[in-house]
Amino acid sequence: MQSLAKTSLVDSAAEAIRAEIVGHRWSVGEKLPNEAQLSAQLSISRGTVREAVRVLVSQGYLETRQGSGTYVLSVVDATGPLTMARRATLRDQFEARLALDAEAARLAAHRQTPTVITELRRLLAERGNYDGQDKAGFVDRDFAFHRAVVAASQNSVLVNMYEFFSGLIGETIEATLGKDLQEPDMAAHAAIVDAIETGDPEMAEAAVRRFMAPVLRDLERLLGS
Amino acid sequence: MQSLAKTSLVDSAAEAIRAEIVGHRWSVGEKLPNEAQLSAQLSISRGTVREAVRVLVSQGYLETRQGSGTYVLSVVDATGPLTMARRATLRDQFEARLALDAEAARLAAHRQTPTVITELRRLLAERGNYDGQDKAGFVDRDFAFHRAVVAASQNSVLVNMYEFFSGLIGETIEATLGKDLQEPDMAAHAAIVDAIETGDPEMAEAAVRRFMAPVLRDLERLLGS
DNA sequence: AATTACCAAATCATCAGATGACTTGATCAT
DNA sequence: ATGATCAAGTCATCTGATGATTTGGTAATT
Repeated sequence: MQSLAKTSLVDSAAEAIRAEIVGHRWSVGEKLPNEAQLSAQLSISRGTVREAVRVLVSQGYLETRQGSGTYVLSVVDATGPLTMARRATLRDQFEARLALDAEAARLAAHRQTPTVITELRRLLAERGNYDGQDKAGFVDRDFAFHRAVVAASQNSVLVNMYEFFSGLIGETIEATLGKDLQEPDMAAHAAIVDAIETGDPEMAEAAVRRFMAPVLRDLERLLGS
Repeated sequence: MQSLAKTSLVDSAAEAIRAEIVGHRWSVGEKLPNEAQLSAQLSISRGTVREAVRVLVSQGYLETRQGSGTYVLSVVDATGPLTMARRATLRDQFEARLALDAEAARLAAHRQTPTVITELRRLLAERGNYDGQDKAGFVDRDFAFHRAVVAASQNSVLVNMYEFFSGLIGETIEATLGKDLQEPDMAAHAAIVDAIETGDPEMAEAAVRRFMAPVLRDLERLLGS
């Protein structure tokens, strides 16, 4: 049976306002009616209006300025892509993360400095190889290295999205596979740093793709395709 | 001068609770203290607690069940990365979109079919070249083509994120540059389709990067770097 | 003993009213 | 003109109360 989601007043109100925003009732930078007016127009209390507005603020649609009013900040939908990503297949999530990883490696090569290379080598040494115990600690150190590679791109968007997908993939694997994927060894990791150090974007990207290829094959096998 | 962000009580409270969640004070599925208790613990009113919780719900961290309580749903932030992307530089946004575009082209080549190629050629013909009038219509047709290229990857995550970044970049350009970037001509567009048709991921990616190179140069020039 | 119907406590959802803090534009004196 | 002052408008927060829903226990029934 389909359990129909009786949305709360707050959700309805947020959706109503969101629809007006993307429908260009108010253009970017324009001011919305004040809370009392919205409350009257939507026939809900001011507290409920505030919760709805707060949601839209957290999603990047609106901005509130105390003493001034509430303004439209953007009409681009940011909820769709991510709620979609949550429900996407593990394969799609992996491919998306690989896209970020590959581009980050290119940029990292382009913008590499000796300092960064040294730091990457330090993190890699600290990571070590899995010694059969303290799994959580090893995973953390491994992730720290990969995140540092992406951070070397000096692109905050890539970094944030990479972290998001890494977390998402971790949750999805836990929920669907219930076990881990194989992890490339130290040499494969070092190859990425070496490629970045050359300063050649093509080589850096190629190194990342070589790195990920066996993981992807492993994934395909586990998913039975 | 650095304008220090005096965070509101709601933001502080949301951040405090968020920190506890990612710090695993409560595990996934576990129940949080009720609103009255949170209100007391944080020394803020219940209404403020509700707004903070509402934000975390909209970000995918929490779930509220009326009559039951508030529960941890996930420790992965679902909107942080993209709201962060909103405030990022145009350059970073472009690089992120390029990452998606390049990976999508690779996958499109890998999964290409005659039907898809035909459709892409049709959309490209329909797009035509800019005739000096009906700017909005041309932009729409151009976007339809690019979106179709990404859609050919058959990866819903890439498609949704690509659409998000395209919209975001459009807004950012309008807000910062106030004008348009040059648009590659028909031949450059056709080269992408041809490359995808060969079925070679390397060629497809290369075609996209060749396509974007002049746009990126144009962007660097306009940003004065 | 198992099942069902009912009830009461717990909790979130919503409302209403009030006060404080901040912004903004107008006013006024210089 | 310029700067200080002030008042209105608006969001931020608090307090108190009521409604709606879930949940677990209790008792009646089978």
